[in-house]
Amino acid sequence: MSWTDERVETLKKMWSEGQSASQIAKELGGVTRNAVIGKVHRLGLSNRAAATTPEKEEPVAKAAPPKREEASAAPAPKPAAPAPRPAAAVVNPTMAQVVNNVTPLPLRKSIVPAGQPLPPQPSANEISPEALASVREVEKGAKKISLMELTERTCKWPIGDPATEEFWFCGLPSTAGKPYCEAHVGVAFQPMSARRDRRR
DNA sequence: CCCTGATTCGC
DNA sequence: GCGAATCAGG
Repeated sequence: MSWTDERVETLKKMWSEGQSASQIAKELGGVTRNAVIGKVHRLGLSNRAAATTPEKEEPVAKAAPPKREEASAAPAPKPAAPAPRPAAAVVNPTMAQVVNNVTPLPLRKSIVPAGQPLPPQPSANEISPEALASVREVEKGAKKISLMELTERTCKWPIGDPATEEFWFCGLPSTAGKPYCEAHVGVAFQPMSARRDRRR
């Protein structure tokens, strides 16, 4: 494989979108993440624009070596919830399921007429504000991966409405053995007691 | 161990 | 220019 204009285009696009080198390599195919990183450097586009997080701009001209941030950083809410069960089967629970019970319920798929998208997230008012907040935050930085891209170690939390185009999976690194990333594990696995107390 | 990007250096 | 090997780190 060689770096055709088209492939370079894809590389630039994905890199600026904050995609990781390995993801880009996967997308392109025929190259390793090393190749991607190497190319990125050769192209001189090392510093990612940080499109959504211009929090701290360093006006530094030189001196300090630019210290890049690891793209992934789940806030880890830690709602003090010992995972009740690692959930052997990898089933994507709906938010409703999550709210109702920790253990997977029979998946009840509501048939949604495509067209008018429903609110991206069903009512999640019974989840702790902290957890919910961090979830929202994480989802903003979600990798937005497709079903095909799910691996054993990517968060399988569904985001959006499956009946529309607005649907993808979180895709952030999942916690060891669990199907979700830190933040999503936080809302997915809650102790019964915690939920009961919050019930309105 | 999983992952991330950075750098080196033979090709 | 390319990218595997390696390094440094979360």
